[in-house]
Amino acid sequence: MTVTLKDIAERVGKSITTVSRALYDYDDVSPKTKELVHKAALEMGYTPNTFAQRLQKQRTDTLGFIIPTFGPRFSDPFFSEFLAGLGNKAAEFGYDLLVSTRSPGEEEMRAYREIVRGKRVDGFILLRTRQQDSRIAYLVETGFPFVAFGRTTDKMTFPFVDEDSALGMRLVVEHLTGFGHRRIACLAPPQELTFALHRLNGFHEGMANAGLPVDESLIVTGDLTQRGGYERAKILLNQLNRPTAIAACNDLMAFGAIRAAQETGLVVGKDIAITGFDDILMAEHSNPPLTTVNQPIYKIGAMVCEMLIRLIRNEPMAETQITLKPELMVRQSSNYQLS
Amino acid sequence: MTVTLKDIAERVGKSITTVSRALYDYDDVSPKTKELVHKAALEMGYTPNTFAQRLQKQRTDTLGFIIPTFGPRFSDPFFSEFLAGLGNKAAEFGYDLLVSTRSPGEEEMRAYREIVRGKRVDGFILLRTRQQDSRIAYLVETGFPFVAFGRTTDKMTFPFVDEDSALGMRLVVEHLTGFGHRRIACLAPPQELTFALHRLNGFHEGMANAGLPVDESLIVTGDLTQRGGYERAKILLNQLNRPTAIAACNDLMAFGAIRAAQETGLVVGKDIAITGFDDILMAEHSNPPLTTVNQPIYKIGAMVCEMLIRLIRNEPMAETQITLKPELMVRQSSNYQLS
DNA sequence: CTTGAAATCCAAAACGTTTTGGATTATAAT
DNA sequence: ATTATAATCCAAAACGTTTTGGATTTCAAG
Repeated sequence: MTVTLKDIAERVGKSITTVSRALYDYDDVSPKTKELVHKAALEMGYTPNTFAQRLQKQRTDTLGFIIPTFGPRFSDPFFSEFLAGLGNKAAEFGYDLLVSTRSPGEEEMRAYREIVRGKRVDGFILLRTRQQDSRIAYLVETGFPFVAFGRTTDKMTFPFVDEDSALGMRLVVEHLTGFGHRRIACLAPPQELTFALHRLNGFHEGMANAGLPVDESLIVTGDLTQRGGYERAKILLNQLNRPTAIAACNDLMAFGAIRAAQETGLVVGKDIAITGFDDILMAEHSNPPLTTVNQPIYKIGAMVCEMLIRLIRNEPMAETQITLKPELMVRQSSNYQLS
Repeated sequence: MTVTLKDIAERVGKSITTVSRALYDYDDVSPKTKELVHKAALEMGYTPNTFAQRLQKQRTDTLGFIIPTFGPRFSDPFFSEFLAGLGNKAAEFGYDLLVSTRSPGEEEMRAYREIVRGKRVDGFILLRTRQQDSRIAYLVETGFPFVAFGRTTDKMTFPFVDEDSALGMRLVVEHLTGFGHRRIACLAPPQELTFALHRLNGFHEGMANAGLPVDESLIVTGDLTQRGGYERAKILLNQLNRPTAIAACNDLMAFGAIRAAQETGLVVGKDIAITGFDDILMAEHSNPPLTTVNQPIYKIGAMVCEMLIRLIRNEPMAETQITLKPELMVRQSSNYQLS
């Protein structure tokens, strides 16, 4: 049976109040009593009932994280790296993580509303922000604490961390055009995602900077999965006038594209250049190793988490809107001069 | 401000009791009242306070999942696939998931004890079981509900799902020896893990079945990471009498080994055979695609979760100790005749 | 009418904490 | 010996829910 404050109180012959205050080292209980209580608590193996505490304290010490997925599986290593950063930082501060997955739409919104209204968490972490993001609209409106990884395109103001995706794609295109590529395809993310816009803009800017035209037929939208990348790349590669390079907007699609190219009999990093975006752990170990834009996903998870906790605790924050400068990781999948 | 039962009660002019019972469709409240209450609840946006419910009901509707990691990051896709299966099944049954990471040892045990004693969860999911597993010993002793993915080697009895790892490795070795390999190296998992034993046993059995001797110097222990596999493989490949095949005991180490081989100038799937174990999503898309032993990780996560929920709810279970038959996935990393 | 049963309602207790607002006791100052 | 002060303690309320064990009302049957 579980040990409660009452049990301890009976054992040491003091009131529940005193026991509670002794455990938290209030200075209106005598040193003797404190010691007595602490010893009893230890011996009896007391651990406070979290739910009673939360009910009374009116906070949950829990952070909410709803992963937006299509289909049931979130197999994207991007999510798990982010989750790891989040989880470890949360644990460090003594917060729990309430994790679930929901595909974008009404069902997702209902989850948010229920969690907010039932006071299930102290704040939310948001991911994969949309250009018009109803989650954000709702949370801003209700004044509920949250921090996002990513921005929106409307004029909503809220705390976020984001990477300068446009710059990232410009770097990619610069790198490719520098090696002589002119026909560069782009595997774009679903349009509603904010970073789709930024990365596509970056792509266009890069091409413009190099004085190159953009062939719109080489811009195709994928679903950010490996399979999606594979399928889109197949189509691109079966064209008569195929591109000499494919810039995928995330690593997973790039992996799919690599496989598609290899199946077509092309040597990636020699016959065709393929690049990614994210620099997930796998990118360095793929074959060939993938040229990509680094996002410190794990670290961003931790950052976002710490920002949220500060926000919840009303602690001062240096910056509430952080944009990181990306770094291009040149690896073998693209590191050759186009002949 | 949050809406409580009291608010609804005042609005409709009934008692809190009645409102509560109306919402849960008890038959001692009149249809008229029920409708009134439901309408009010909807209009006012009522969502029950979970913590109050849990305190009162004395259950948490939460499942605990502590991921055993060395170092802070759990980057193994194995974990995230499992977590996905777990999470989705849990959500389906209306359970929350309390996820955290802890490296094996005293700190991990403390986490278990605190969670058990504080009644934070209704049950646990365990992963990466050890031959002598103190987590399991503790939970069995306290009679706390849990289900494990994996077994122990002592005589403890508890519900689990596991795959016949020995069979899996036998299949691998059979496959390799069938193609003429005689010098086969093995990248083994850390010894304390139960599946290390099973997989190594399987390896030895497979070799014995083929009438081949085992060169103990070809059996090296890795830490299940890509980097670990890479480093161990490097050592193996730098030997003068290098192995013609490497059977890694998980996919991540196999990926590391593939890279090591490629850096050494070997073509994997032609100059050397490399196999893995787990069949994570990436295995199919690596270059070359990886021959490996399939474990339906996502499905196992879901199975384990459902078993735990049944256990918690005292519902009957067909089987409480399930061992799955593995399937060998032959792909290009090993699919050639040794000349 | 009266009675008994059925239908509808509700006050109070309980879950385990923390906090409020004193009450009591010991100690020091007069 | 009295008073003021400090040190220690604690009863009760509160957090929001569910459940227990009646209480009240309604209505048909006698």
